[in-house]
Amino acid sequence: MMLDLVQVQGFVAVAEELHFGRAARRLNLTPSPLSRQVQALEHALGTPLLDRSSRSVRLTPAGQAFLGEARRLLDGARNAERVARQVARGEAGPVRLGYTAASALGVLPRLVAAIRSEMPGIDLVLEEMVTAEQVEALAARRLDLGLLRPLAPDLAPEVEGVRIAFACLARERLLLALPDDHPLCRRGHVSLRELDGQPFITWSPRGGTYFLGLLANIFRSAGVAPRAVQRVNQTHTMLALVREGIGLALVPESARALRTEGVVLLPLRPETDQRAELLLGWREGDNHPALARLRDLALTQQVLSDQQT
Amino acid sequence: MMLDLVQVQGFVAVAEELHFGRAARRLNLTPSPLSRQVQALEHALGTPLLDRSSRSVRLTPAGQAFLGEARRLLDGARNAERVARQVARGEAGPVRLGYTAASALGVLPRLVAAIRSEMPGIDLVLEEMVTAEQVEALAARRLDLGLLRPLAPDLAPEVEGVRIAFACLARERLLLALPDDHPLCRRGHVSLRELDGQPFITWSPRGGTYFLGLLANIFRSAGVAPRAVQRVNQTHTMLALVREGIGLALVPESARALRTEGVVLLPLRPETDQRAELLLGWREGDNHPALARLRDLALTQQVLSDQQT
DNA sequence: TTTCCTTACGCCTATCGTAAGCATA
DNA sequence: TATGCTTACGATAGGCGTAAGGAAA
Repeated sequence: MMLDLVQVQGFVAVAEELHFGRAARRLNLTPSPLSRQVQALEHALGTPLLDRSSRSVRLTPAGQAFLGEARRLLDGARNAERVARQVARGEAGPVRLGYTAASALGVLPRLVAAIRSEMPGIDLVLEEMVTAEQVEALAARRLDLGLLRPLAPDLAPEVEGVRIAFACLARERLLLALPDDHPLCRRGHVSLRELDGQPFITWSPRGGTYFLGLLANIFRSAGVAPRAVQRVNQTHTMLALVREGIGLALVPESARALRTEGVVLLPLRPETDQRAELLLGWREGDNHPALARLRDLALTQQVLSDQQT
Repeated sequence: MMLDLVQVQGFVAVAEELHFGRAARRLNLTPSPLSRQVQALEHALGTPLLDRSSRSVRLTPAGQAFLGEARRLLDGARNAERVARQVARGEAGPVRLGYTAASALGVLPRLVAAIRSEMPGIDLVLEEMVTAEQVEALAARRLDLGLLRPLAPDLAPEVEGVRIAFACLARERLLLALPDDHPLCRRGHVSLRELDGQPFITWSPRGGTYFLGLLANIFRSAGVAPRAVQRVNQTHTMLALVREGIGLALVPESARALRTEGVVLLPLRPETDQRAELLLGWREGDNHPALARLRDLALTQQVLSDQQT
């Protein structure tokens, strides 16, 4: 019913040596069981593979054709074994990584580059999702890792009994984005007080829940209340609207990577301790073989990231 | 040491059903040995493939990766089996066919076309050789079939204990080739008598032994003795020299296929019973699976060939 | 007579099914 | 408590090595 690879291996050895004795020695066997192996294989295939007289062994046409298939088969078996071992050791295999649109500006490209160079066997599958989607996808095992923002503190990091663990990868200041011809632009920094009543572009609830909270904290602690004039989903849209003079915005420092012409990013005065955190998330207790190494790699990346910002 | 395909098959069944009971039923087994098969496989690979609690079965990353390899492996095994059977039945496989340069004009193309349409699984390997080389190559198993000329009668069709068998595929008249401005060209035929003393292009010993004998027979029985002015190897060279007026030549009727401008091919008068025979040759007792069918096909071709000449 | 593929025989290991064990929802 | 994966156990089948058989040079 199913080919026996031991028999196939025996046949290949005999076909290569054209001599049962030598082939048997190569396989640490006596000629007797080897002969029976080949016979059993021939019986299973319903056709002779070897033409043997007591003085010579030759391949039949069927044997010649089968030899090629057999070698491929044995190579395939060895390869399958290797693949399983490598994936188990975390040296290879697919890893599904979720990321938020904003993380694509700073951390993601560096992380991907580091993985490609340090763990070349890993086959990264990237999927852009907002934080909530990532948490759900992690729990449902549709993702192995996520680059995401902190959940609201009242949301338990647990979905259907699966706990999600987090580690902080980067803490970014928020910068004020304003058109380069804006009056506040003269000095190199802007006081929070001056933002009161200013038109502001903020985040839409979809995707920007975390930033909405962050902005609210900053404004509340400074006692100012800008006017929200527009809600958007993505940082680059936000900067584009700023450039058009629609309003001001607070964006994470990694937005510098967008290098938007006509928009200036200034630090706030006084400094606030509010930081936009970017987290790495994974299933707690996940036995994904590459996970530990990937996490170490990501944390190394975090240091680099801090040095560069 | 070597993967066991039965275990692999067991794993694939469980991986597809995610349930030992159903998978076992599919394999006509009880869950017990199936569980042991998967365990043995995991032990051989040195890593778990399945994550089983008593209520659910899931693939580990290594199992996920191995599943793909395993499916390929099982497909490969089934394919290897199929290939061996097909070659054994003569439905597929490589066949090495030798042919003489002259046979490429008439029989070979028709034979190749017939094989391609009637036995599409056959992978024809063509090799141009003169008759003696073909006989040697057949004996040495470097060829399976040969399109060749008769050996000299004193040469036994046996090389190193291997007898070569022959069957006649085509018997061709020899035609006189002469330039279209030659005086003998006026009538539609030429008497053998008129060839006495004429300049003649004949065959070089390499390659043309058979034709040399045939020409000698024809001229001797007619009591004429043309002058050999040039010896060549190939029919088309012969016709080219005829066109240049170097001399006359006797060529097999299939040379009409060359349609050489400026050269006329005329029958001899009186008709001689000398024919250029084209033979099919093979090892006597050869068990090549496709041989019998190929021989039948070639003999069918012979009939066609006679009708067309 | 030698070589070497094959068959016969006894031993041992492996795999099956039945039945009991045990964890989880 | 029911489901379902796993382990225990006895029977059988299959594979190994040793030794004898048999065909070809």
